[in-house]
Amino acid sequence: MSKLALKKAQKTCPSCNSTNIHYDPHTGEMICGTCGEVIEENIIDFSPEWRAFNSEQMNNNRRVGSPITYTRPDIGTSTKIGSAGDLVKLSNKNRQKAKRIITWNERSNSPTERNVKNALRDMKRISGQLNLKQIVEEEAAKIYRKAAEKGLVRGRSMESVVAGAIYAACRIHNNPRTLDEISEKIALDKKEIGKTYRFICRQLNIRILPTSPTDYVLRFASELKLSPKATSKAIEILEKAKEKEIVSGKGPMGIAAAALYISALLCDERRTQREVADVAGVTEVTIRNRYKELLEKLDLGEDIKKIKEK
DNA sequence: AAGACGAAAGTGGTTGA
DNA sequence: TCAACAACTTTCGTCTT
Repeated sequence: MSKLALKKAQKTCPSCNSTNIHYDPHTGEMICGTCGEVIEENIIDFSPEWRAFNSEQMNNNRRVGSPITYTRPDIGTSTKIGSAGDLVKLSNKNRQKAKRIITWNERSNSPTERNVKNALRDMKRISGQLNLKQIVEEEAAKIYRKAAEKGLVRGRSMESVVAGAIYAACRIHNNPRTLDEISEKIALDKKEIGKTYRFICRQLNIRILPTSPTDYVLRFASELKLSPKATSKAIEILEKAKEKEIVSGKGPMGIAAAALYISALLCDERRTQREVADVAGVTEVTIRNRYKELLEKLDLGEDIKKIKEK
């Protein structure tokens, strides 16, 4: 979002009334600089890259073509030979010739290109439904293209590869969506997506760092409508947990969920395990296990007791 | 009656021989 | 390729609020 647009919006934080609001173009989130509350997420950036106020400026500025984009099957660089509508102007003989040329031009696209073309159309739809940022979508498209070129799509459904690419792209940009969220939008099994995701990562040598629980906390906290105080408490808990090395090897979402559950308790904003489990996409049991661990390792047991006695 | 807790059995993935 | 293994889920019974 441009500075101008942000100034126009002039939002105030609903929790602390601060106007100190930042836009993070990387994650597409609007964050309160004072208390850390995520005010809006998945913001779409409408601002143009360049602007013109009259025709002269427009001409002056017209020194570039459309941006290169991986979301177009040809990266947005190929030429097109006229459409059927243009053919009316031609004589009968030339029209037939032109038709043949068009046909051949389209056939010259390799099978891979055709596959990518179809896939990107699907991808566009899904990433729209998931409210993905443009950079993430680009990344996903890039991954798919690579996968297609390596022939990894063969033997797999196109959708699953699309979903896998999207999931990977989200992780790369530290904007993780859960597998559940993706499998909900695309009618595919969660496991299937995970499988293809791992497969393409291995084949393409994409190295993705394990997600950190803190990546999820902000989003989950917002969904649970927790106060900023509780949210930052949860992050604090996670920091401590990291120091004590109880984070590694465990599912990050489970830990994030447990930290949120604890912080909600401590801040007198009790949420049931069920509620937390639902937004985090884990079960209550997992929360209980992580919860127990966190209490033991971080000496929070007494704090919790005190709260419960009240 | 709802929520929290824990035990036991099952699932899918990773790892190491 | 197979068995062992860790993490997580499902299910169910019991206790607490």
